[in-house]
Amino acid sequence: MGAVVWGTTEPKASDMGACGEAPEVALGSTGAPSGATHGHTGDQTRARILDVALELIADRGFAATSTREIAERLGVTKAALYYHFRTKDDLLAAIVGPAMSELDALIEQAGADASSDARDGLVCGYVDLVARHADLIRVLANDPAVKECASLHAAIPLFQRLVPLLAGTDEPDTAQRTRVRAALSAIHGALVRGQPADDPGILRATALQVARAALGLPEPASPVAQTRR
Amino acid sequence: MGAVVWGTTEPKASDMGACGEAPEVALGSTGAPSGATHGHTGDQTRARILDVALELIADRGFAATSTREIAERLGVTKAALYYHFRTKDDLLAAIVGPAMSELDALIEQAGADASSDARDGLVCGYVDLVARHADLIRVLANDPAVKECASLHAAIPLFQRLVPLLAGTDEPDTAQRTRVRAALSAIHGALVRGQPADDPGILRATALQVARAALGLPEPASPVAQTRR
DNA sequence: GTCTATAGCTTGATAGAC
DNA sequence: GTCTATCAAGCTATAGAC
Repeated sequence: MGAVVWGTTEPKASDMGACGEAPEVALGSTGAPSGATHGHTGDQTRARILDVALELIADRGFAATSTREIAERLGVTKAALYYHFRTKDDLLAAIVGPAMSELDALIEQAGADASSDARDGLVCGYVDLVARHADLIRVLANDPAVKECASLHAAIPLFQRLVPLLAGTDEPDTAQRTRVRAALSAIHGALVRGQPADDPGILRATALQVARAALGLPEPASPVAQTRR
Repeated sequence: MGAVVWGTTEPKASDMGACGEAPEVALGSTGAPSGATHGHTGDQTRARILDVALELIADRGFAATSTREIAERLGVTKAALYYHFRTKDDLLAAIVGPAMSELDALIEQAGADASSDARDGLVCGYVDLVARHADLIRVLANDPAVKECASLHAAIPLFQRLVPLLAGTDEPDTAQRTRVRAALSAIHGALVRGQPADDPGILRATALQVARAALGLPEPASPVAQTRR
């Protein structure tokens, strides 16, 4: 399995199809079929939608967040949303896409190397990923409405692939699988910022520490400062 | 602050297979609402509703579970539901009530004792509580729709009271609070059964082990068998 | 690209017969 | 205690003007 496309998401989008397999419909007879006349306004709007939608969904949950609410907060109409995304599910898929691509790459990179160092690298990478996408990962991992979303059923196997890699064995037993689940949950829980101005560095360091302990990975004796104890 | 009444909850009926946990604590009054003519048929129905509703809500989330769905699964009509519960929020409060009472009692019992033994006792108690109410706690802790539910805003302070008690200090700093959040999340994550027939004992032991490690509590050198490692 | 307007459906909740 | 029938309000999604 090579590179997987999660939605059409990438940092600098050059085309605007919300859905990967959607036929490209010529929207305006005067311009190029692939985009806006000036080439960037549409993408900016799209990015704003993703931004606001994530904020709301992370706060209220996917099912409890209506498209009306999202549009209202943006100062546009629902119809504008539906120009950029075919369905509400597609919107969620686009929000989640970039982080899923990263996770995919992380797992791919870890390969099947079960050495302690490789496992530690995977844990570090995962902590880093979750730290940068805290809201998003919390939605993915906790919101039950997500697993009902058809555009996202590909995300669940990804998390499952994480289990044997972190356990360090191809067929982990109950205790090993449980330890992995506990470690992942601990990472998620640690990185949901409690107080508004908690130092993110401390959050990350603590998450890593607890996850390593859960997985039985030794603390590396590194020159960098440890956060006490 | 003494015993708190959480909703109009009473212990649910003794049979039933769907949830499979034995609720045992008698919390308060005879649960008969204003007009039960025979005194027990209504309670049975009520218990069935709570049971089925929890199952559905745990699976789909609160916001995504409609009263129609609950009623349909029960073979009754929505109106029957609304005879037993004034609103959908009240239904959730009744579902969650017993476990909240238990948590309340657990915290009360732990008092302000910051000794290592007291903290360990609290962790053990919490693991036990979550193990017996896994579905429920997951909804409470993870479903964003819950914190929007007016009947339940009293539950959030409860979890917050847990933090200083587990941290072992009245004013925990960022790292200490983070460790507590990680430990609680780890417990929740460990106790959500992955495979249908995972040994619950292993799940509980692993949850306890990881939580202790996260909180810096020593493993007690007890005669009871440890689960490997 | 964004709008207005609206179709078509589901929701939570109520009234009143039995 | 449970039903049928019904409500207003909200929802996702679409059509078509500008």
